[in-house]
Amino acid sequence: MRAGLEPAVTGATVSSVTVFDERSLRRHDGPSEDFVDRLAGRGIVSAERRGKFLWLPLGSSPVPEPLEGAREALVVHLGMSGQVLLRDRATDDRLTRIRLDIEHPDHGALRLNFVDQRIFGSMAIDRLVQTPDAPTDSVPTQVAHIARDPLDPLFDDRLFLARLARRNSGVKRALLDQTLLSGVGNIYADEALWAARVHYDQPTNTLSRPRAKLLLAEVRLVLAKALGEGGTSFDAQYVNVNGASGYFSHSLNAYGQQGKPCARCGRPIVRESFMNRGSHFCAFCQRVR
DNA sequence: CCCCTCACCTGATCGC
DNA sequence: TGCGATCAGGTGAGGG
Repeated sequence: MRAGLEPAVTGATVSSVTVFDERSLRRHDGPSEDFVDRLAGRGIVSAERRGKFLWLPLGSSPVPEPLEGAREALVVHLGMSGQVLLRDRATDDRLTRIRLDIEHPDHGALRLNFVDQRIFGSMAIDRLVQTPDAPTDSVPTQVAHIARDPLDPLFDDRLFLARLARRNSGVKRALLDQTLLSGVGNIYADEALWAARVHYDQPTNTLSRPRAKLLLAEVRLVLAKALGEGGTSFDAQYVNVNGASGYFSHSLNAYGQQGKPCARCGRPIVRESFMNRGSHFCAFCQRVR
């Protein structure tokens, strides 16, 4: 999404903003009028991401005197069912909760439709702040507690492994903890655990260092492959900014594969409920040890 | 401080 | 065709 938006929004100006459902502003501190006022007329500087958060740093404001050095950004989180669709000005999408019409110097009049069925996602205007692990760049305040993702050149392997070893919980719970590492959700957690042959409920403090390192390496491989294939699309809901599906669902070895033979040993993949969600794994290859 | 449960929501789909 | 049950890829507040 970030890569798809970047060329279309960088250098563009927000012409108008329409909020169709205020619940999609759950992360915005203020009413929808405030959101609209602070966004309309602003320039978009770039498209940034950390973990599952995307934000578009905003340029000069038409609204009364922007505070000295207090830069802001439009923050986007897709939640479980969000989409950002890049359209022309004539195109509407069903379930659009927020609409941004923008003007780009090269690409002309464009439209960003924020579509979200379950409304777990949201948009917000947030202040950009420096954080300890972002010495040079800044992040929105609501992203400050989110760790870097393992593909980030500044991801700290040693810190991650140390924190993992200190934890007292199941390893999948740790993988899903965005303050430990970001970007891993239910699908990629199951895939990385399968690849590393680790059971989802293996206590983190019993993972040997080599296995922890192997798991981190597998997380990286899964994320890199999924990114390369445009993400994981099971249906029309999971699409990029142009409405196209990703292909990683064809590469899944565990997630959603219950009943099918394990690609390694041929025994059936099973599904168990864990943390109010499905965990998919090979009961033979992935045992608590 | 760490860990865990639960609330937050809608719409698509499936079985009857 | 209609209806109810079920399911879904995340996050963070708050209790223990």
